[in-house]
Amino acid sequence: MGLRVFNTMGMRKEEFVPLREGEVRIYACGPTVYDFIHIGNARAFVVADVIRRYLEYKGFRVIFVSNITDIDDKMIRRSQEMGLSLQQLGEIYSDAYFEDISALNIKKPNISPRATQHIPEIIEAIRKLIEKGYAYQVDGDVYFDVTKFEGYGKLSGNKMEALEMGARIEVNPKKRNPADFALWKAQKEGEPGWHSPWGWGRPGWHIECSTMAMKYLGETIDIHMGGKDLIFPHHENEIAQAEALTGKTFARYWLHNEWLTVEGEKMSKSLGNFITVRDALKMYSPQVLRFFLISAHYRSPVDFNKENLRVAKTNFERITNSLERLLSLKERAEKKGDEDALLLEVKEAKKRFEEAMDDDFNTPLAIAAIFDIVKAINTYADRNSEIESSVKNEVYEIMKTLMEGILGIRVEVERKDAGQALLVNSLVELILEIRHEMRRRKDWKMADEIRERLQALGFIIEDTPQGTKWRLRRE
RNA sequence: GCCGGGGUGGCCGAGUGGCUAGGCGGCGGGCUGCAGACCCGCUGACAUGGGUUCAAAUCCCGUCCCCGGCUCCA
Repeated sequence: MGLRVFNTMGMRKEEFVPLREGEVRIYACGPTVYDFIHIGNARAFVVADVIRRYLEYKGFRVIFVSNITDIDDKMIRRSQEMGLSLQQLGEIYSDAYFEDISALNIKKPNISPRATQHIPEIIEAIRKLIEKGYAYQVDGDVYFDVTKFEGYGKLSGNKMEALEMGARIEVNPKKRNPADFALWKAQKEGEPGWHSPWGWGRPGWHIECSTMAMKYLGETIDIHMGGKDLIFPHHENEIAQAEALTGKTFARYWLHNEWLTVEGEKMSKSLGNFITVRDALKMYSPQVLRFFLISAHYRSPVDFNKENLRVAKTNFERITNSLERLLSLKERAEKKGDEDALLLEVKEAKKRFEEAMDDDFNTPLAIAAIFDIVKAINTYADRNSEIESSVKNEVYEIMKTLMEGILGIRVEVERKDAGQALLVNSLVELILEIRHEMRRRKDWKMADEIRERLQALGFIIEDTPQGTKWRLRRE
């Protein structure tokens, strides 16, 4: 079963073939650690995480590198505002970044290189670019000459002439061409800097990614990804730098995710609709947030609003409800009911899930396959109160693999008999026994009041033909 | 100005030529003392005007509208 991905380079779906068989090397552009990450960042990271998990599921050995940008204009400005050193600022927010992605169940990158820890490599790369004639030095700045790199603009589709006519307000007079970009910036008053052959200064925006990607993943990597805003100029420039240096294809597949909007608008601090992952997690569980983020295809926009999150929550609950029903079925040694039909439907749905993911990671379609499993479980549970043990386990394991292993959405059903919950269990069971007696005597008023009061306390009470069931409401 | 993406039922959201996803909601039915959960059925769509075709949401042309990139941004 072949995997197909949409490659921004060429703008079409292609069969995915890694450079080395059985191994995939991924570089995903990470955060600039000058503030908490927001839900737009979260989308990009979740998308990358799902892709990584799916490739691992398919049996590839994945090496996943995601950088941390800890030196740039924003970092400098923020550190001055907060009265912190660049290093302090970077530590605070990179710690926060790791906490946030962990809260969202995003797997940690294998390597998280920081720009400031690769200054010697960056300087060396720039030195070579000058030596090869792709870059030039002016007053302590170093610029990349885009006219020297054939194919500049091939990723974004921008034409050189168009770029030069762009609505740039001020063209830096030091540049030979308006589209040239900085590899090294000379130190300004009060700014941090490193010693270099061109004097004190700091790296430009794009060189860190090319340098670190090649250091850890080799001259040609398999997948390079990020938000679509990075296509130009960031990734275009990365290509120019890396390929000028090596003469080899920098990345074989370029994957870019669409925007996340808030109430239909782009997120920005000035609009006041800037939502950090931390704030979002105060309102919604990580599971619901993740479910929401992948409920649209990664190349389609997705809107963060109450209704969409409400639906994500409802949908997620529908899935966990069915798993709870499955687990509450009594086990038996033999197949006596619809076990074969259930297993067949589940396996077919699993196949549809994989086909959907194989087609450029079509998560909405994959989720539809999950709902097919949900329906199969519910239908089975409507007709049977017991299930053969191995079928039960297999169905549960499949759901767990698809939901948790691949989509990264935890569905672990809380164990009612765990630890101190034991006492709560006994008490609830006792109350329900008393209520059962009231229902037997048709004292509906009292029985309903007990149910309402328990619900107010966060218990969900359901009367079924098999008796009364209860569980804790999950948030 | 240049380049790109898109307009699908009340809402979200798949689908790139025939087999008309899925979810949420609404309506009806079942199960229920009621509620909930769940099952079954119904509802309902391809922005618009042409064209190609035996057949178009899907291809071609025109029109209208929305969004993005060309500047920091996931």
